[in-house]
Amino acid sequence: MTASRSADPAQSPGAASTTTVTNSLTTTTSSEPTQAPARAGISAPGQAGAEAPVSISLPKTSESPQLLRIRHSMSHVLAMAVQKLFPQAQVTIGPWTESGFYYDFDNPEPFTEADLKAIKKEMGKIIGRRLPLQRLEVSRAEAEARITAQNEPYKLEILAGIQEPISLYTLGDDWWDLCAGPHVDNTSELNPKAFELESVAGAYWRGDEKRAQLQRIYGTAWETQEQLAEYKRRKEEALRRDHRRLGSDLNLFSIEDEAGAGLVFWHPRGARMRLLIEDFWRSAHFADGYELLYTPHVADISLWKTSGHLDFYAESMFGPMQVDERQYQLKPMNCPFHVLTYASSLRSYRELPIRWAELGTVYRYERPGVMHGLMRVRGFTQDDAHVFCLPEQIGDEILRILDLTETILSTFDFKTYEINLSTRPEKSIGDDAVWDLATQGLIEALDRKGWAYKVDEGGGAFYGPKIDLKIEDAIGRMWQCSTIQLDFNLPERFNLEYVAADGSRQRPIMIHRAIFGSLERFFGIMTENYAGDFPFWLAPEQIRLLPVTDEVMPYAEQLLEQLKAAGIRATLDHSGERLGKLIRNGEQMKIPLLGVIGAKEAETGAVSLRSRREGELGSVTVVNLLAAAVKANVERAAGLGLPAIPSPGQ
RNA sequence: GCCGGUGUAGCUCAGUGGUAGAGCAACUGAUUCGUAAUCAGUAGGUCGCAGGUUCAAAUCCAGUCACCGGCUCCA
Repeated sequence: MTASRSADPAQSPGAASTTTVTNSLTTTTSSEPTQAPARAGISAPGQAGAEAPVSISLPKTSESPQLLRIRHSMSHVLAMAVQKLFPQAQVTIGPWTESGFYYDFDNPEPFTEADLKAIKKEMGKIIGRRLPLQRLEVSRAEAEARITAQNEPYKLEILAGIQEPISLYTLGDDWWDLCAGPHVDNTSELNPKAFELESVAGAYWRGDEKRAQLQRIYGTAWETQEQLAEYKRRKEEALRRDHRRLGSDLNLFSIEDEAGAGLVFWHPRGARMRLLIEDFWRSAHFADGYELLYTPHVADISLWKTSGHLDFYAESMFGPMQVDERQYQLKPMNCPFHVLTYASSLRSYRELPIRWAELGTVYRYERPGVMHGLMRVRGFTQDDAHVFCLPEQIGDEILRILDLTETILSTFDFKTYEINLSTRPEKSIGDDAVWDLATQGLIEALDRKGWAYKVDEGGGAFYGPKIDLKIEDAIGRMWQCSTIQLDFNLPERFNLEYVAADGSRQRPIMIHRAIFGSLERFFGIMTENYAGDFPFWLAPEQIRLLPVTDEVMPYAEQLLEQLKAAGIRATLDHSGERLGKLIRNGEQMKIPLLGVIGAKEAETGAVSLRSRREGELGSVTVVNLLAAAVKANVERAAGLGLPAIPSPGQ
């Protein structure tokens, strides 16, 4: 796709009072509820899962008026505490976020994690004083006078930007802050055991990196101690799911210091998974009328002049390299290559639509300090495709893409989507008629698909409107992966044409689209979604055979060969440890199936199966195991689908 | 790029100026064992990198690289 500079609203914190959060836009696919795979909280059988699964509700700030008051008030308590302990600290803004609050200060010395402890203690004292919070409506002049008296330049700047009525809140007699509210009436309504200061971070005044760098303190606050505990538990859960952690624990990938930041090394286990994903992706694309391309990683820099990338995307590109007499550029995008391929011969309207896809590896310059595991890297592979079509084909083509997107994403158990349609921005190229036609095509396709969507007026790229799609993961986080963009720019710049029915030369419509976005990033999101408990079809090691004694080794070896011959990714544990240890090791690697082989199994031609997803499956004949495993692979199933044996306790 | 933090064995971490440590993993041996850790032994580190201070640096100082939490930016 071409450069898109639009901000991702999902990543900006919920700004106080102005943010509206819409949940009604979430679209769950209408596909019949097939075997709903267990997702969250898959715990290994036998694991001490003693904690009672009492569900404690943790509403977002925007969903709970009371939490909103608590967090709003808490940020003022924080500011008051900071100014007591650090008299030089100047206050700025302190909004709530969906899970807590923060406050930005300008302080000569940065706060340390140790300072947080003292600040928290001071906050506890303030809460204990049962101070009333009182709203005071004042004139602009009075607000200005009060702020000036306290020497708070940032507050003055805020005041200049707000509309009447101007309100401030007093916190007891000795502290007040400019604020729209709402707040609790008294600090006694704040639970001193249900808040926590979480971290300090740098943040720019007004989010502008050219302005002062402030010290931001993040905190969270709840109604009850139990909610706080649950919040912390969920934070730990997110940590357990961290793809960087799982990537190294499960030996999937690494990022090597020596090679440089943001460059991914896929280890055999991760590479195997990636290959499975790619194979699935390719077959889905062939089935949907795509052809595949391979294009170079570098090209003469003039290509990037023609495409315009050197003008508007240069800061995200690796520098050029000199080879012989020519300058070459590592590609940050695949589109110009697909465009060149299109232009390599004269096209007839009869050929359209042309659908070309490529798993194209691109390199983009990312500033130091922004890299993050697989989520933000400098080299990544896009599942890129370009559709060249006639204007009247737009609606059908977009609908096709939406269908394919659903097919692919739902295979990884992403079935809830949030969709954004972005329309023409102020600064843009192209005729009104073309924009209207294209935007109508997108709307028509979304309506035919029956997907709800939100319109971001003027949020499109300068070269065309677009649809962005976010997926929801198992713990409720939204991730943007898929994007569908129309492009009126590149066909123009490269003078793309087709011969129309009347013999005239016409400009084709170009659609960019990616479903995973980046394979690396999607792999990270998927890993966190499954918490490393990959479905059977995707697991790098599907079954590990565990021999109880050496005597059964020959039988185990023979079974291993049978499984491998059937295309099952099977291994045999030769470590000679006791069974308990073998199981522990297998469970820690999150292998879907462990096959215990003892004398009994060897005699009867069976294997005792232990499944992470399906529980204890008991003794299964080799014939049945092979059939079920092969079927599961063909169907890309999460498990074998064999009946579990009820455990004696139930 | 900016603010703060961190970098010691494959992993998790201890070690605040005076001979580099533990657990797990690895390796060797014994054990042949039935559903989440058998026992014993061995080996493994220029303390991220390159400088400086010091009789002496993992430890103190400035630099640099990477990572972590954020900001900014983004797939």
